[in-house]
Parts: sequence; C-alpha cells; structure tokens
Amino acid sequence: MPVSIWWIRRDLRLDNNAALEAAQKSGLLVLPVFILDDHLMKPSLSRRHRFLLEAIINLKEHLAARGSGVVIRRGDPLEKMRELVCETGATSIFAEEDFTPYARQRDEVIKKHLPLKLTDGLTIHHPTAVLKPDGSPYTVFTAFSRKWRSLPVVFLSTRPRDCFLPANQIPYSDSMPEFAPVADFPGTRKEAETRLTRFIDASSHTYHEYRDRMDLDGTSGLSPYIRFGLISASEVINRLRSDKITTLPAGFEVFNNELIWRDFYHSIIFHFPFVRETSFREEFRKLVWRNAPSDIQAWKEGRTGYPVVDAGMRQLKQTGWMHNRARMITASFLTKDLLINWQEGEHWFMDQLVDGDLAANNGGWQWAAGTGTDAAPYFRVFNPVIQGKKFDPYGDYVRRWLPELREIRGGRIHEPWLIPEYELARAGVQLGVTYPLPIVNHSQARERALHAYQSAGR
DNA sequence: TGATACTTTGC
DNA sequence: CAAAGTATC
Ligand SMILES: Cc1cc2nc3c(=O)[nH]c(=O)nc-3n(C[C@H](O)[C@H](O)[C@H](O)COP(=O)(O)OP(=O)(O)OC[C@H]3O[C@@H](n4cnc5c(N)ncnc54)[C@H](O)[C@@H]3O)c2cc1C
Repeated sequence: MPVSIWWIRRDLRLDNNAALEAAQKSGLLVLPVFILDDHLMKPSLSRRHRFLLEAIINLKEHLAARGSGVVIRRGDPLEKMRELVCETGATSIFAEEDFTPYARQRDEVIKKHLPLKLTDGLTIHHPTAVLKPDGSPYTVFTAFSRKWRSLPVVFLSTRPRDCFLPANQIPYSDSMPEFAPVADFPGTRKEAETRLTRFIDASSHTYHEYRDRMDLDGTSGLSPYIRFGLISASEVINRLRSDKITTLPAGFEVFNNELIWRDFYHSIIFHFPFVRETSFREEFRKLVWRNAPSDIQAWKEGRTGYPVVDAGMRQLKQTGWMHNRARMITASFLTKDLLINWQEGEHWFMDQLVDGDLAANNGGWQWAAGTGTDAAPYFRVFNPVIQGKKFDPYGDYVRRWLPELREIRGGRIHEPWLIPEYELARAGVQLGVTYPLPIVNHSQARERALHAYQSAGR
C-alpha cells in the first residue's frame, strides 16, 4: 500500500507541524520515520542526543495512543530512506527544512534520488523571506529585526487527524542505543507545554528585567524543547498574544526579540555557511590565539578563580544548561581574558549543552569573540567582577554552583581575593588551596586581548 | 546585550 | 568628592 513518509528530524511534535500536515494532505496514510544518523551520535551520546532519544520515545507513545507508531532506523539517511521507500512503496517523503550546512547537503543529495519535499517551520520566517530590498541577506541584527517585524506572522494551527499507518503495518525498527534521560529536562511535549504556560503566566511584565539575572529563574527554560521542535518557535510566539491587536507587554516584547535572534542566527548559517568553519569577519581569521591547554582545562572545569565564570561552567557541566548571561560572560572570558580561539569554546558548549544548536551556538560565540556578524566590538571586554555584581548582586548564583564558596555571604563573593584571610578561613576558604586564585589578572588580560585584536584588525 | 580613564557637574 | 558625562579602546 502506498504511504507518505513523515521524516522526523528536529520537529518532534504532532501539533502545528507543517511537514506532518503536508504528509497528511497527500491523502495517503502517513508513516512516521526517524533515522538515527550514527555519524551525529559520535563519539558518544551527548546530552542533547539523550534528550533527543527521550523525545523520540515520547513521540512514539503519542503515536501509539493513536494506534500507530514510528519506524526507527540507524545508519546513513539516504541508504535507510531508500530501504524504507522500497519496503513501503512510499510515494513521497515530507520533512521540515533544516538550515545547517550538513543538513542542506544531505537533503540535496537525497532529493536527487528520492521524492523528498521540504516544508518551512524551523524558523518563524524563512531565511529567504527576510532580505534587504536588493535581495541580499542582513548581517546587522537591528536591521534584520526591523524587516522581520514588518512581515505578517502567519500561524497555521494544525492537529493531525486519523491519518497514521496502523501499528500492525508499521515496519520493524532497529534497536535504540542505551541512554539515560537528562535530569531537569524531561523530553516530553507535556513538559514543553508546562514550561510555556508557566512562562506565559509569570513573565509578561518581568522577563525584560529578570532575564539577565543569573540568580533568578527569569527565563523560559524552553531552549532544548525549541531546539528539537517538541514545541516550535511559532507556537511559542503565538501564545504571547492573547488577541491579535494589542501590543505585547514589555516582557514579551523583549522575549519576542530573543526569538528573532534565533531566526537571525539560522539566517546567518543559511546565507553564510562558512561561519561554521571560520570567523565571519575576515580580518580576525589571522588573529593569533594563545595555545594554553591548561587554561582551557581550567575554564572547562570551572577553576579560573573568577567565581561567576566558574559558576557558569559548573552549571554547564553539571546540568547541560547555562544561563544566557553566564554564556556571554564565560565566552568573553575564554576569548578575551584567556585569548583562546572561540572555536574551542564552541565545541565544548556543543559537547555539553542540552540545547546545543549549531546556528545559535556559533552565533553566540562569534558574537562574544567579536568575530561575527553584528558582533560585540572587539574592545568590548566583559569584566567578570562587574558582570557578577550586576547580574548576581547577592552572589546566590555563585553559591549555588560553587559549594566551596558557599559560606561566603553577599555580593563580595565575586572578589574573594579582597576578603580578609581570617574571614575566608571562617568560611572554610583558603585561596589557592580550596579555591583557585585568578588564573589571569583581568586588567592585564584585557590589555593583551586589545593588542592581539588590534594587530589582527589592520 | 561594556569597561575604563578622564572630565565635568553639582552639592 | 561622588555622581554623571564622554572619549577611547
Ligand atoms: C556563547 C553562547 C552560546 C549559545 N549557544 C546556544 C545553543 O547552543 N542553543 C541555543 O538554543 N541557544 C544558545 N545560546 C542562546 C541563549 O543563551 C539560549 O538560547 C538561552 O540561554 C536558553 O535559555 P531559555 O530557553 O531559558 O531562554 P529564553 O530567554 O527563555 O529565550 C527563549 C528562546 O529564545 C531563543 N533564544 C534566546 N536567546 C537567544 C540567542 N541569543 N540566540 C539564539 N536564540 C536565542 C531560544 O530558543 C530560547 O529558548 C547561546 C548564547 C551564547 C552567548
């Protein structure tokens, strides 16, 4: 019996899914397929892959509840898709378009051999829909966002009917790899909805003020869910407005802007795929970075001696998530204070983050390093102490992630080296022993970075 | 979506 | 002399 394949990639949801909707509209029964591309899973299962696997199981349960299922095959996508088309007589394959260089090349090849049809949905506006009047892509965020906001947001509310191939006709699946779910991030649609509702109810008038505060839970915590499409960016945007006319409350206005940043970075990776390998700004490709493996190691393990940097890096390592402000601070510290190639940081984040995403992560790193589109100017060097005092004023964030400093009270925790020794001793702290002294002097490191960037810049 | 060194303001 | 403003990186 001919079927249509819904090829699930990073759109792990049934509702408001354009690829699934297109498959259903074909009029044939829909066979949901997920291909575990082993090449993406190497060398070992990272957190985002564990999250993905749990989300697949959750989706499978939803499909089972509808009397269907999902085929899971492991291997090369073209090969496996060919197999499935042969086995099932599928006449078309529907999938949500993905903009990474790897995904585009993969899909390009598959399109030559199989009836693959791609739909929009990863971003709110397609990268080719947000262009300058002359048709070229934007490289400055504010200009991009102005154009983005001028476009009408069309939200197609869809929910699949009984269109799925019955369970007894679903072909065999390969075994799933063993994995442990990611603590704190249940990979379910229900959890995504819960988080969105909680955020909508709590943050319409506070997000813009709380989002930078590392000591508060002022953000949505939706990033891995959006990353793998358990909920889409469009679904999220759609929930911000209770009716179409009113302007957004201040908090949601800023939140909306964050989702535009997301579209912006997807657009950058689409139009400038080379940023995956190298700096967007050509003049910084010849920047001479330091080769300092022990500094990289100290940064990864959160023992740089700057409490706010170390707190962020410990949060990352322990949970797979880091507050946005902490991502900016730790990225600035690695690239400016330690003068280490931003790609080192990019790879470590990708390895650790449960929401790890090439477009957003590469964009964030190139922004922090000053090498990207519309990046922070190279001379914008974060002072980790000032950032800490400003965005973790009472030191609660640091105490949460650095148990060895937990007995130090208040915002002074951001500069433990200024606290008298007897007081540190009372808190069980001995600098250089229980907690490191700063591995670099910030003001000297800042000068060093300015010089290096300056000489590369001309 | 900075920081710093230096100058000016205002009490 | 602290706060506020400004030029520069
Ligand atoms: C160096 C660096 C690396 C980053 N790497 C990633 C990454 O791998 N994956 C990722 O999703 N985000 C990344 N970000 C962006 C941002 O830090 C996270 O999206 C955010 O912290 C996730 O938490 P949240 O869902 O609570 O965010 P919220 O503040 O609730 O934001 C809502 C959503 O908007 C999107 N978003 C917010 N900020 C950004 C941004 N600056 N760029 C792109 N999308 C954004 C995310 O989808 C996020 O879930 C990175 C930022 C930096 C500075």
